[in-house]
Formats: sequence, C-alpha cells, structure tokens
Amino acid sequence: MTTEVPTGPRRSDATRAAILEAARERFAADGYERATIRAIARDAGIDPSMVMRYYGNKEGLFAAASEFDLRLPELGALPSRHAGAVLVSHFLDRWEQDDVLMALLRAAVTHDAAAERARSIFRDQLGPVAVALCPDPAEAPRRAALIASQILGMALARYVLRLPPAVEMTREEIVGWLAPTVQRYLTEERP
Amino acid sequence: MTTEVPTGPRRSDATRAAILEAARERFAADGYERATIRAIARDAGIDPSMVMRYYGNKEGLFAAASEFDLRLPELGALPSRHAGAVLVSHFLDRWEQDDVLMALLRAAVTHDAAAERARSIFRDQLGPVAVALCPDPAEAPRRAALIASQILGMALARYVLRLPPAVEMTREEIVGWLAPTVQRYLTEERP
DNA sequence: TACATTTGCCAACAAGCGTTGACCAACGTC
DNA sequence: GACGTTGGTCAACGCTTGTTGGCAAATGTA
Repeated sequence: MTTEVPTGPRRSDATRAAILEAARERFAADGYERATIRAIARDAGIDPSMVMRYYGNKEGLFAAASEFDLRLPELGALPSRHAGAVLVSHFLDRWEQDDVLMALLRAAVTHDAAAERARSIFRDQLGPVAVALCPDPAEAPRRAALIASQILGMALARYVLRLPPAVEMTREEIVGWLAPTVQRYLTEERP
Repeated sequence: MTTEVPTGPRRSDATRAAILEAARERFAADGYERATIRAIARDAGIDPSMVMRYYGNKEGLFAAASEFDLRLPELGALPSRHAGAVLVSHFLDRWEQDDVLMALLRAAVTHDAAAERARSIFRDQLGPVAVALCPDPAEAPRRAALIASQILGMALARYVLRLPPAVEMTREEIVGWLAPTVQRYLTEERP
C-alpha cells in the first residue's frame, strides 16, 4: 500500500522514464541477475547512482519496471465459443508489443519477488475472466492456471527457448492450434 | 564429438559424482548465474578449485551436469490413442524424480548454452516420437513443439512459478486435462 | 541577490565472483 | 625405499556487482 502524495511533474521525470524503459529492456533480455544497474544506467545515459536515488535499490527498480496490465478484453460481449481464440491472439499481441511480460518471465524463473508478481498478475487479471466464463466459478482458479500453463508454455517455447518450429509458426497457426485448447480449459465440463 | 579414451575407474570418481550432484541441485534451485561454483563446492564438501580441475570451467560443469535422457517410452506397443496420457504422465514423473529438467529450464531462460541444450533434447528425443505417431511426418517438428509448449508450460506453472492452483492439482487431474491436448497436438489433422 | 532544493556526476567501498598456481599428502609402481 | 602421478587445500588474482556519500551545477524561491 503506497501512500499517494499528489506530487506534481518533476524535472527528472524524463530521466525516471528513461531508466524504467532501459530497465524493462534489460530485464527482458537478460533476466534479473544479469541485468545490472550499471548496464541499465548506461542505456539510459545516466549515472548508476541515479537509479538508486530514484528507485531505492535493484529490487525497487524491478518492482517499478514490472508493473503490468494484461489489458484483457471484455469477453462478455462476444459469443463465449470464441473466447479461446480471442485470448490466445490477445496474449500473442501483448507478448510482442510489450517487454514487461518477457522481463517478468525471465526474472520469475530465478527471482522470488518476480515470481510473486507473476502469480498476482495471473490471479488478479486472468482469474476474473475465468470466473465469468467457466461453468463452475469454484473451478475458475484451476481453469485459469491451465490456460496460463498453455499460454506461458508457448511463450517460453517461441520467445525464450526459441524452439525453431515454434518460432516458424505463424500467428494464425498458433491461434489455430491453441485456441481449442484454451477454449476447452475455459468452458468444457470436467474431464 | 568427444574422443572416448577408455580410462578405468579413478580414485576421484566419488568426488566427481558429488560435484555433479551438487551442481544439479544448485542449478535446479538457483539457475545458472546464482548457482555459484563456491556454493556447489561447499555442498560437495570440497574446494572450488577441484571443480575447475575436473570440469574446466563453469560452462563445462553445466554441460556435464545437464546431460539428460528423457527416457521416453516405446509408444509403438500400445494403442496410439493413449499416447497423450502416457506422455503427460511420463513427463510429470521425469520432472519430479530428476533435478536436471528443472536445472535445464531455470538455466535456459537466461543462458544461451542451456537453451541450446534444451532445444537439442526436444529435437532429438521428442522429435522421433512425433515422427512415428503423427499423420504427416513432415509436420512432426511442429507437433513436437506444440507438445513441448504444453508440457513445459505446465512444468513452469507448477514447479517454477508455483501458481497455487497448478500446485494443488493432483497428478491425475493434470493428466486428465492435458492428455487430450497432447493427444490432439500429436495425432489430429491440421485445424 | 541570497538561499534551499533538485539533478547529476564522480570516486570509492565491501563483498562476491570465476579462475589460477603453488604447495602438500597419499597412492601405485618399479 | 625412491619416485612420478593423482587428489586435495590454500591463498590470492583481477574483475564485477550493488550501494554510498560527497560535491558541483542547475533550478526554483524569497
């Protein structure tokens, strides 16, 4: 719970933003430990000590850089039989247009705070979608975890491990294969 | 290609094995960069310099510690409609009984050599299974990658990120949900 | 103009890292 | 029993890391 003091725009806002952007790129490319404060500062064109002044320490910098909104679409509007395809397609978009998911995944594998952040994102943002669409709300967390497993797995294979066949597939092919899976995890009765 | 000089058992074999075991545990628990040679040596009860003597450097130690055989069962024997369930069940076994898959995953996310090792394991060991069972052999690599995405994703969710619903599911529930997915990726005609 | 705050750089710290080479003890072989 | 080989420890190296505190310039305020 951060106490929100209504502070106006500061002269240093551009620097703060540059640091955050560099941090997101480095965390995404290198993971938590190999993304050094010195390298981030170099990318941002400032001194490493500025990072400490504005974000306290490396942990605080990561916390600030890894805030994330999945921007999941409202699925109530369209027929629920298309939910799987919409979800898969949307996740591919988010993965390719924003570094934060990659930073989160790369860091979460070796860094506890990042893993906790990932857990809370899936719980708080994907969870409600499952509650709204799956047959038994009590089962929603399980459904959400199954969906997360397939989507995270494809992201891992395609963007991190770069398994050649996963890289070579088109977006449409991926949606074609994964959408029925996600659809089933979301809406089908228990197996 | 290692030239296989037929060398007999050495007095140091126990030490070498202790180093490898400690290395596997540390790489599995901490990933590549946080698993330090000093910590591995401490776990093995020897001096860090021994690690260097026996494995050259950290890279060589990881290469030795991450050799892995998926031990995929012969699937030709049983009806191919059960292949999905057998595969999922077998992967869960391998994941829970051997540290190496965890070490490989944790390291591959931030370390190129580990990612290459992971790619080659899936290509050389899972690939042939797909060739044998999927309708069009030319499509086998893609099928194998899809299967890898679902299985890696569940491993990531359950064993690495520890999403609570994924941790709480029983083995049987996971097989029940994932087997149809893997089965479809393996044998179903193109969507 | 005088002063306080903010923004930034610089130099250094202590700790930890992978890695090296000298050295000693135990062993196997003649 | 002498001796080369092997298994092991110890102390140190050069380097990088996160982090700190001091100082200078720019900016805002009276």
